[in-house]
Amino acid sequence: MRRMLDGVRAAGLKLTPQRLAIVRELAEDESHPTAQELFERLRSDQPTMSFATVYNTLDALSTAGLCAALSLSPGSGRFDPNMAPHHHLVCDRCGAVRDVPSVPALDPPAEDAMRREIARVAPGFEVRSVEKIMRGRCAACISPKKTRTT
Amino acid sequence: MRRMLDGVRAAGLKLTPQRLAIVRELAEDESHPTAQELFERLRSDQPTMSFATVYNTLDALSTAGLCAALSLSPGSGRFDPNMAPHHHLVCDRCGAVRDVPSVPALDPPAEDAMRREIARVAPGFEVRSVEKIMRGRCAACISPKKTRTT
DNA sequence: TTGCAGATTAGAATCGTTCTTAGTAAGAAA
DNA sequence: TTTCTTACTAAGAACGATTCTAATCTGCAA
Repeated sequence: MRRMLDGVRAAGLKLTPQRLAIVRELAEDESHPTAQELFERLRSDQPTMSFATVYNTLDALSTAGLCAALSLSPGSGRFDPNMAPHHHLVCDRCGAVRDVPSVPALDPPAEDAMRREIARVAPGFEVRSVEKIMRGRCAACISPKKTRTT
Repeated sequence: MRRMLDGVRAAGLKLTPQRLAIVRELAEDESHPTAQELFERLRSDQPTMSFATVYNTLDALSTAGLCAALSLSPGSGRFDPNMAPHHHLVCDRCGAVRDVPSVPALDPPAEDAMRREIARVAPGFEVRSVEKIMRGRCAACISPKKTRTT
């Protein structure tokens, strides 16, 4: 909350009542709300708040590095025929996706620590699949002179 | 391709020309196509193919475990105020999301191996963030008797 | 060969997100 | 404190992706 408001100022963004309300709603929320959910919750206090404002503000916050925008919904977007264990390299600029074969990642003590963490924050959760997404910039987007698009 | 077709039969799904075309298009494709992209590519060969069929088939394939449906698009869906390094636990049934503080995961040799893999499959790629999503079932969805919904 | 459960088609409907435009107000400067 | 500039907001239309619907068709088991 404090951190986020300070960040809003630091990013040169105006601190409007709408933004204050959105920050207040989001900052301590651990449920990973959607824009829709935030909008519904805010509507009682801010009956004139518009949808676009919620999206604009969330976009501004995540651009400023004050919150993260996640796409966690299963079963949407892209399809991958590779069923061998692997991770994904996603270029934030051009959207290209590459598979990376997974290497045995966790040493046994670290694996135990992770299991304990999971048991602590979500007792009884049964993990069925693990997906790792590494975002960044692909070579073509870092130095566009040498390469063509696509 | 072969694996996927065998899988279609094994799952008790009918092998229609449309499905054959979709499998043919997807099976060797490493570009993680969207349903739209597949549809456009297929349209020349199968001018009567409908969108719904592409979606239905991809859904059937991923339900049968023959391909994976990924949501890799950045900046959509859910928002997370937690900017400390952490992973996500997503329940496939109720959609609940929980943060898991990340433990130091990779031992140095494994980390090196991962770096080498990345350099091999995507030379020059600059990783800026890593996101780990563990999907499965939360305790409430495994034994619904003891808990209420939400 | 036939029967039928399951698949397909076309297009309407729905959902989440973004855009547009006119009006508003935060906050810097005087 | 007042003014001014510029960024922000409201409202709803537009958009793109996905799902639904209802009618028709077909793969394949018997």
